[in-house]
Amino acid sequence: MAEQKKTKAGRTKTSTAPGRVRRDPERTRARILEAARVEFARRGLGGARIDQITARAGSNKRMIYYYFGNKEALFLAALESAYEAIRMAEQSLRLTDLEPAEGIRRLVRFTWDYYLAHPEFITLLNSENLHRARHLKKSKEIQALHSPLVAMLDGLLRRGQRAGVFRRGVDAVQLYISIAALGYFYLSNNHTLSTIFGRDLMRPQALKQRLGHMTALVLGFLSK
Amino acid sequence: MAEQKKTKAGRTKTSTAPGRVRRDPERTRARILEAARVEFARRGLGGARIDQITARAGSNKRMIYYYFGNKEALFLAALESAYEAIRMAEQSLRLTDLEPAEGIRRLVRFTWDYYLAHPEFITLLNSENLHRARHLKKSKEIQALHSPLVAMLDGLLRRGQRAGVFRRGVDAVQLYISIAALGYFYLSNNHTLSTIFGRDLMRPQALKQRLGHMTALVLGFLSK
DNA sequence: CCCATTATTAACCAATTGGTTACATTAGAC
DNA sequence: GTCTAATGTAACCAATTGGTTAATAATGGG
Repeated sequence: MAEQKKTKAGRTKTSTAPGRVRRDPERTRARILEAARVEFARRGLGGARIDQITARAGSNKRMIYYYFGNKEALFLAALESAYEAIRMAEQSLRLTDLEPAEGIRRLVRFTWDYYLAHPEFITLLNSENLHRARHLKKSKEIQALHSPLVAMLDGLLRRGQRAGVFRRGVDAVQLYISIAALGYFYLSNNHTLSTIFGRDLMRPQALKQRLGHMTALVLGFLSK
Repeated sequence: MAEQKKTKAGRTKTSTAPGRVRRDPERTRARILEAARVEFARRGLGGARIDQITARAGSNKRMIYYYFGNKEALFLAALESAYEAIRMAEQSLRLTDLEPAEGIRRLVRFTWDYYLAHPEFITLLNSENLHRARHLKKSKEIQALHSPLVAMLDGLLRRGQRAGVFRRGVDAVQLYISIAALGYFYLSNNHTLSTIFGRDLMRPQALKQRLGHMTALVLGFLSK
């Protein structure tokens, strides 16, 4: 990946002559990143266009190469920022004070709600998996991408087992993947599934039923 | 979509002068379709290249437009052929003679095995969902794309309920989506998940554990 | 055997694309 | 106030791309 030039830390803004853009490297970079996230999520890495990103960011194409190096580095930055967003949201989840079954409900609900509110995260992830995670593998912040949900889930499972309300021998990572799978697949594939089943999987009633089913499935499995 | 020219039905092959390609429209079309399926699965619709498909098919670019019209029509044809393949495989599944729990195991196993053996189906579907199924919506054979597994599953659920070994009130479509989700998501996202968890989700042992977990989850939910 | 149609080959085209170059302006350090 | 570095603008470029045109050879019906 091309070396990225860095801005001076903590630069303050000052006046700018009329009719000229005030310089704001952090804002320029953030706008490019946001525009990139939208475009890559909408059209995938192969279909996304640098000029489209530029237009949406209200910037100049040169700035993309100045801040990010190339298209694929931009894609990785967009992906990392999407991961940071979900990890930040996960940090706010509090499950330790809940009884185990309620904690599971809350975790299933949180995961579902997040994917519902962030369809761009789903398509970005699909894009990255199409490319066999070759960008993510180069990321310098993989450690930061770990989900705190696995540890939370592990805690819930242990407390449930001790209380005698959950079955034993459940692997938290496996269950975490399953909880993600149930919501992710439904939303990710909703277009083809809706077309084939001839009904809109995104109708409010259908979404409500889906959440109920997912919760019942997971809790039904866990409960002794 | 551009109107597609059609070959005459049932044309027989005859001799061809040396140094010249014998005509074989069905074989040409089939090779292009297979090459398209590989290329679209590997690089997505936006990243796939017509010249790459041509080279892989051992044909001529003109032939792609002759048989399919344009790139997106070719993509739809590739997608339909992938659907036909899985539907054909599903037809061979026989569950009516099995007791309900064994039938569920068989169905979970079949779905998982199919996705394992056909990763191209997963990435093709992801591609089509990225484009909001706009190609599939134009397909003239959507009815044929319906899965027989839903009806099979419904039959299993009913027999299990009557025998008193399955819980009541389970929607076959919801459960079918969940069974697909558990395997599909794991395989579709295995690249990013492996990178983040720092372990290979595709190791034989991991795959075996995954199948065991999925079966336990579904049966654990169904069993009274 | 002739001829019209079909299937195929080879070359071509305009538009698009990711990325680069050259330059101008802003901004802060000294 | 000067000078250098950083940020930003505008124009440009070679390569690639999906799709088209023109022509040729194969094929089967009459």
